[in-house]
Amino acid sequence: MRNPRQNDRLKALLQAAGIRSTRQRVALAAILFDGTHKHVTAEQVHAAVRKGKSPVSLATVYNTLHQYTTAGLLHEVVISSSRVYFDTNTGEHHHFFDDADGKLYDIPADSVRISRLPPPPPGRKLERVDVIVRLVATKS
Amino acid sequence: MRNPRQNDRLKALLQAAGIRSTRQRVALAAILFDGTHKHVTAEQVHAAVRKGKSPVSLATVYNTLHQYTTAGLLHEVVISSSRVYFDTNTGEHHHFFDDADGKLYDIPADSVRISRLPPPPPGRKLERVDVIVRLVATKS
DNA sequence: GACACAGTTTAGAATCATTCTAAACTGAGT
DNA sequence: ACTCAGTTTAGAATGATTCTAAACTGTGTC
Ligand SMILES: [Mn+2]
Ligand SMILES: [Mn+2]
Ligand SMILES: [Zn+2]
Ligand SMILES: [Zn+2]
Repeated sequence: MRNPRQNDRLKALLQAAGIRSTRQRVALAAILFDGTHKHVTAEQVHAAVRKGKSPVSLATVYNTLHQYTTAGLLHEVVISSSRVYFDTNTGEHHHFFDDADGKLYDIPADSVRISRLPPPPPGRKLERVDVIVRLVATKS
Repeated sequence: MRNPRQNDRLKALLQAAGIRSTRQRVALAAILFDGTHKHVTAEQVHAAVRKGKSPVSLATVYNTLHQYTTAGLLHEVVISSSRVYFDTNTGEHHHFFDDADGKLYDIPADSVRISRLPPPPPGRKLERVDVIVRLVATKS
C-alpha cells in the first residue's frame, strides 16, 4: 500500500518537521499520517507496523511517537490512567471517550463554547483546554 | 487532632455510605474528609496516614480509596498518565492542572459554559464532562 | 466466653505500560 | 572507505497499581 508517491510525501513531511527520515520513521508515518485522523496507543502502532514489511521495535515506536509529538505532528491525549493516546489531529478540538471500548471520537473545537473561565493562579498561564465527554452505554 | 466528636462524625459518614467503620477507614476518612476539598494521590494519603497514630498498608489505602469512590464519597480525576488523583469534591466542577508541580485547582461548574455539544455516538449516552485547563509557568 | 464466618487488612509478589541502558547499526559528509 | 553523530534495539529497570493468600477482626450464635 505504499507507492513511491506516498513515500516521498512522508519523507517530505518528516523533513519539514526537521526529522531525519529513516526506514522505521517512514513506516510509522505511513501508519499515522494516511490522511485520516486517528487516536492510537503505542501498542496499537507497534502491532500495526509489525504486520507490515518493516519490523520496528517497541522502543522505537515510543521514541518516535514522542519525537513526533515534540515536533507538533502528534498530540498526546491523557484520558485514561492506564494508557496514553496519540492523536494525529493536532488542531484544537475535544473528545468523546467511550470507556467500554477505549475509543476516542473528535468533537470540533467550535462545538464547545467555554465562557467565564476564571483567571489562572498567579504566575501561571493557560496552555490548553481539554474537554473530555465520557460516554456510557445507554441503559435501555 | 481527632477528638471524639470528629470520630463520631467520620463513623456516621461511613455508615451513611454503607461502609463498615474500621480503625483504618476512619484514619483515612480523617485525612480526606476534614471539611476542605482536596486532590490527593494514593501515595500522598499513604504518607499522611503513616505520620499519624494508625499505620495503614498501601494496599488498604488503594482498597479504601476505590471503595470510597464507588460509594460516591470521592471522585477519580484522570489528568496525568502517571498517577490517579482522588478528589474529595464530588460535585460537578472542573480543574486547572499545573503540570510543573502536579497540583489541581477547582473551577466551579458555573464558570464553564458548554454549548452546542454534538450528540453522542449511537447507543451511548453522556456520563460526565470533564474540562481540564492545563497551565504553564508564565515565560516573563 | 468459645465458635463460626464473613469481611478486612496486609506483606509481598505480580502486572504492565513506559522508560532506560548500553551496545550495535546507519547514513550523510569527507 | 572512514568518521561520527544520530538511530535502533533487546532486554533490564521502573513505578504505580493490582493481586494473592494468609492473618486478623468484629459481630452474631450457642
Ligand atoms: Mn497501550
Ligand atoms: Mn501517586
Ligand atoms: Zn482527537
Ligand atoms: Zn476538584
